[in-house]
Amino acid sequence: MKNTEIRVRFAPSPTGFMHIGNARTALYNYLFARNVGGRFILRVEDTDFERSTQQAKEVIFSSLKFLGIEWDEGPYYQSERIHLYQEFAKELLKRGIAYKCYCEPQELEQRRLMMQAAGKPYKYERTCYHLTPEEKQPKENLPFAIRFLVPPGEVTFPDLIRGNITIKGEELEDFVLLRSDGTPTYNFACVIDDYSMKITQVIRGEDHIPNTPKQILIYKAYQWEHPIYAHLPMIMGPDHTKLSKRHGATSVEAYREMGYLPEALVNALAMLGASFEPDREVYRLDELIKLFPLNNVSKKAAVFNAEKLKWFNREHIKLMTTEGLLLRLLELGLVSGDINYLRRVLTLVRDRITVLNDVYNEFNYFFEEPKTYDDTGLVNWSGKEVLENLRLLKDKLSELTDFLASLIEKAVRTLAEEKNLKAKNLIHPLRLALSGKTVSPGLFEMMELLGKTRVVTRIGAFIEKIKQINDR
RNA sequence: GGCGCUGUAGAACAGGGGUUAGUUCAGCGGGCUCUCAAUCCGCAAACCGGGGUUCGAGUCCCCGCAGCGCUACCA
Repeated sequence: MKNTEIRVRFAPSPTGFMHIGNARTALYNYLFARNVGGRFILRVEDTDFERSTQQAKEVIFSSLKFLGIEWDEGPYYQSERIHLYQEFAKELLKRGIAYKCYCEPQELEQRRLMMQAAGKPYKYERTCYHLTPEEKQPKENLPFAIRFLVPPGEVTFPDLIRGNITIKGEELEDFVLLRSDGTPTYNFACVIDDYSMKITQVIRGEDHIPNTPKQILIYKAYQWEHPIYAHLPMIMGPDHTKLSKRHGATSVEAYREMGYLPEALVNALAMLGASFEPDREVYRLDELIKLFPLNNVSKKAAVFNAEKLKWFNREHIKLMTTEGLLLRLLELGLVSGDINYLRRVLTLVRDRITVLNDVYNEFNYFFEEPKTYDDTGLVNWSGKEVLENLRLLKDKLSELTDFLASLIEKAVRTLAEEKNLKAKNLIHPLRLALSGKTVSPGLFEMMELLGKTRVVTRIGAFIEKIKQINDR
């Protein structure tokens, strides 16, 4: 049944970065297509030559690939289809459903501004539609835009997410189809493309609701059937305004660079504005596809929560095997060195990272000598008795032949008993000496992993540091 | 201003006429423990307002209010 094939598209305009709102739209289209066994088409809406850049196109592709959203067709470029729109526009012109407009955009803008200042709604007055042949004559050689003659009456369409939406025809002005430079406007190109690409469901942002009646009118003018619409709620910043750069990281690219897993980003975006099942939020992509509920998408604009994204990332890290995690880190160039050593570092560290970059950023002491020591740590653990204890510890540890966590622990605790100290009073300064920090994975496991040589060296270095402090 | 969309804890989602209004993140407190994570236990926290309909309304209807979106020869 070829003619009932479900086809959806993601149609971004390449004017900047891949905003996570756009990513969510792409994801929902993709999930829907895969869920119903349809096709997912990528179309680049680059008719605004001033703002479209090649770099922005690349970012869209790489962001989609990063997220694991694969398109079945395209990318199609509207910039390569200009002639098509022109032909279709001519047809409407011929049939009197559209007309040539010679008005200066700047002039119209002025009139609009004036009406606005007067607090009155502005609609294009159809000046050029009412032009008599005599008036038209002298303008014949002027550049013109093609305007759509909006018919009276109201437009109602069913929205899969919101139910019926109705807008009165009187609210619509005669909008431009083709600019005077021959390029199509968004609404026109969108219809021609969705029609010629046989799009069956248009899943897009809520900000397109006001465009929908205009587009439906164009479909009607050609006597085409329009696709089914589903308008997704917006994604907002914490202050409930449209998510933008002001709110910090808003692009897929930015989250990738911070070390977020695509699995987590996809999961978080999917949960933002929909419920797949009650009481469950962590899903793999294949599960998202299987359960995707277009009918259960929320109508309400959702605030993007960066904290929850962190949680999703931790959850997806937990889902990975240590081996898988290691592979990922290696691919990204976030760690390097002996595989066995890295593997052991990861087992200690994997429950303590939020983002992939943390492995190196937060646990660099597994890879290099600590250069500085935590300030409050130094305040607490730089006294004379600490110095003395560390010296003893250093000697004692140097004598260990098998440098194993259990034996190290025994040695440390025995010394504590001998000196009538709580083990803490040895453990904390040791941690500071070895990591430069007051927090770390379990001390003894960490020591075993670092190995005797490094442990002894670092204790030595720390002893020198304390001496300096005490001599001052 | 006009038109449209939307309103359940700080945030995201359940609940769709009868529930002690549920889950997750964040917050707070506690257990475990060498610290931090992880984990476990607990606390606090919501139906935008007002009218209806009904024995009974987050839930259905109406009216407000608020937030957001659109209002281009941008997409």
